[in-house]
Amino acid sequence: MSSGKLGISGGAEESAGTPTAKTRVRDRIFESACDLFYRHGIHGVGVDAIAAEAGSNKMSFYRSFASKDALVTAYLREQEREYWAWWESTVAAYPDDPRRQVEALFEAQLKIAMANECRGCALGNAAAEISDDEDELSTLVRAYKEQVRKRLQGMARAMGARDAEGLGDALMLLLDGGYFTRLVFPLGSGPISAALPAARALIDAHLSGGQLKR
Amino acid sequence: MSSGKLGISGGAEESAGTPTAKTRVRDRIFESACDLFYRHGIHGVGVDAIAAEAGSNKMSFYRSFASKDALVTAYLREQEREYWAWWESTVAAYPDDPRRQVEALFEAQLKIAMANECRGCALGNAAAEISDDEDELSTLVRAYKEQVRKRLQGMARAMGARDAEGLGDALMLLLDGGYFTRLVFPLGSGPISAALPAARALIDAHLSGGQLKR
DNA sequence: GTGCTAAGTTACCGGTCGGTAACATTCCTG
DNA sequence: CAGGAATGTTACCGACCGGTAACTTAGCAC
Repeated sequence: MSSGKLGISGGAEESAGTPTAKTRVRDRIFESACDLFYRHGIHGVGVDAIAAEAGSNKMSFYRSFASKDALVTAYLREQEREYWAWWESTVAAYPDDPRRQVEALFEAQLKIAMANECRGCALGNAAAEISDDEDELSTLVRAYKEQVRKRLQGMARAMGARDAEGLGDALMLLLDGGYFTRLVFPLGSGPISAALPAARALIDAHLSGGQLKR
Repeated sequence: MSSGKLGISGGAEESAGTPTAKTRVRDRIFESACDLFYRHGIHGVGVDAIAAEAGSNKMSFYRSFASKDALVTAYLREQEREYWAWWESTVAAYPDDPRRQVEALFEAQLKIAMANECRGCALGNAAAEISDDEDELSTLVRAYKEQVRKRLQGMARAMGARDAEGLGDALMLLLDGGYFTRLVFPLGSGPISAALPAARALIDAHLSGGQLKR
């Protein structure tokens, strides 16, 4: 597994001196896998289909991945990585302005949801199709969602909200509600476009002088 | 739960002349199927496992259902039926008070989410694991979600909200966000408990005299 | 009892699943 | 050029999938 040669060794090897004309098989397979998993669900795609989509075959697949399970784990990790990269880059536009950061997140989410291929949150969808006894996967997804929650609550706290935990949770519900509904409503027709104004209203309610309802 | 035979019974059709002491095999199988589908996902359960769980076998299964697909469709329809029954009974407690109705829905959702076996919204989870090309299923789920949306918007309109469509959509995001997150956060630990206060705050914002942010 | 029907049992079908062995090919490197 | 690693190809394995045939058993109706 894992080829062992990437990393330190020669320095500047990899694509530098040796461009390795066509992308490495492992990468092609992994890319196809991510695409197919996202579109058809994890249980709905077999390794044969993945290898074929990558223009390769099953044997080459098993030279790069120990098992389908290992691939699925790598897929989820990659999705998480990309998600946080997106999050960071979105939030980076407004340093020290947590409120604008949150708004930017919802704006960015809506923009992504406007793409045809969007099928909501990859990690969340995975959670919907794996049973609780698949420990490794569900642990991974849970850690990710807990991180989302923590960050949202942290931003709510940073903007000085009363009941920051509650506001963070509410924002998370809006966010995940957007992902969830996007699965079903085509393109821009769903309720996801209500997320940003709702988030604004909730933030207002938690910042204004008035007493919060209980 | 469900038990199948509560309710009408007086209709006399169905079991009319032949009470058939023990529950019909079909019902036992169907019940097992609903349970397993909900817990492990549709793609994660085979007909053999379903029949076995019902204390029966595959052959008896195929005497009652034309195919697994037919069973899945029946499962989704049943989930939808039960959902609306739950919705109606929840809402019926506060006729002509749409605001209380909405609040009651969120209260009831939270109560259900407190059950250990809760795995969120069956229809929504199904949407997460079926690919878009499975027409019949996704059409069914879409119709259901559109109905939820329409009702929520209708209630928002009935309570005299400015931008009733927007409020209805926001409420739907909170609702579905609750279902989605419940998949991942065990028991009462998730953000779903923020749904009701958030719904209240949003309703307030849409009813009060102030101008809505855009 | 005779029937009829619902249900259980066993065996089987073709297909696909995840996974492996053995061998052939390509291609980069020295 | 030689050698070796990366990749492609074919065939295969046991297990399970959805689905069917044929036969047996049990229970109710008359």
